[in-house]
Amino acid sequence: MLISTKGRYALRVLIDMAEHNGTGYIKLMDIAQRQEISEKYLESIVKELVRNNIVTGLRGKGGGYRLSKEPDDIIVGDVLRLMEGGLAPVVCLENSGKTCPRVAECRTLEFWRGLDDVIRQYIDRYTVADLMRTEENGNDYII
Amino acid sequence: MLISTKGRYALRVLIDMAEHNGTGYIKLMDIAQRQEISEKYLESIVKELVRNNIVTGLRGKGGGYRLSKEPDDIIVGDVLRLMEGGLAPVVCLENSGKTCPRVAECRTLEFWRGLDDVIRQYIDRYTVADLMRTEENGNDYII
DNA sequence: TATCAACATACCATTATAATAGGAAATAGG
DNA sequence: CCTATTTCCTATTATAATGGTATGTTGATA
Repeated sequence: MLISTKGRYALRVLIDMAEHNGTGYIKLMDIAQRQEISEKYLESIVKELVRNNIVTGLRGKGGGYRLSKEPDDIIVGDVLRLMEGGLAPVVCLENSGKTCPRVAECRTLEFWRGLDDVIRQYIDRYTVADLMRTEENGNDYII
Repeated sequence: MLISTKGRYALRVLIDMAEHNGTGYIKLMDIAQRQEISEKYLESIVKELVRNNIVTGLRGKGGGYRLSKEPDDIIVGDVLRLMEGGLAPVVCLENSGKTCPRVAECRTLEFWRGLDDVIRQYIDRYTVADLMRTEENGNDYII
């Protein structure tokens, strides 16, 4: 399993917010109930989204969260990289500043780079608005 | 980082075996030294490759390992799925027999399926023979 | 000013990762 | 047949990540 609950839940929260993107702020408790995810756990996820200005929070009565941008301006790849702390398929491609000592003789790096490209291209093609629309397709197959 | 050392090391071992695919069997100690990986750790990886008939072992003096098939018959995707225990991007796509209760209302499943496809298509396009050839390209860039 | 909800911090149980250690079994060369 | 060699097999372990839970503080507003 390549993507953890953090990335998956974050997307679900953003879609939920986009769908209830009406007047004011949305309480996290409401999202938690609709999505059937622990509110406390969602807090730690939303905190990350707030810090990166994908979502805006307002405390106090009538407070809650709302999207900081339009759904079609939120790129899925950005959200996933943020929540997962990068999505490089191998350590060698995490730009940690240090070069792998075996890079000259490495026979697999090229392959990993290609995989990284393929993943990046796919996840950066989708926005939160795109995910909302998948509903229409009626994806009620058995997994 | 999506792929662990098990998957990465397994590929390096297979490439190493393919490159030294001469007369007889190759000692794991030799591979370990060339690849600068602990021999004991490699054992646990190669054991998995033996069990799945990708590699054949022979014990005793003059023993070692060799590929069970030709390098271009070993698909990288098969090796990775084996070593990583599946490569589904999310739990929902691991065919564990049970259906997600939220499948009907899930807005992200379609997206994850697409990601799974893209990854699968890429890694199943490569064989160990392909990886050997990347040497010629001279991939001496800085990461 | 009471209430509500975000924000902050700390803690915790379980699992995965990346090994290491020690010995048993088999094979081939002498 | 014996012995060195090398795979094979079964633990054990340290560290980190995952997936939470608990408690309390701050700030907005009705």
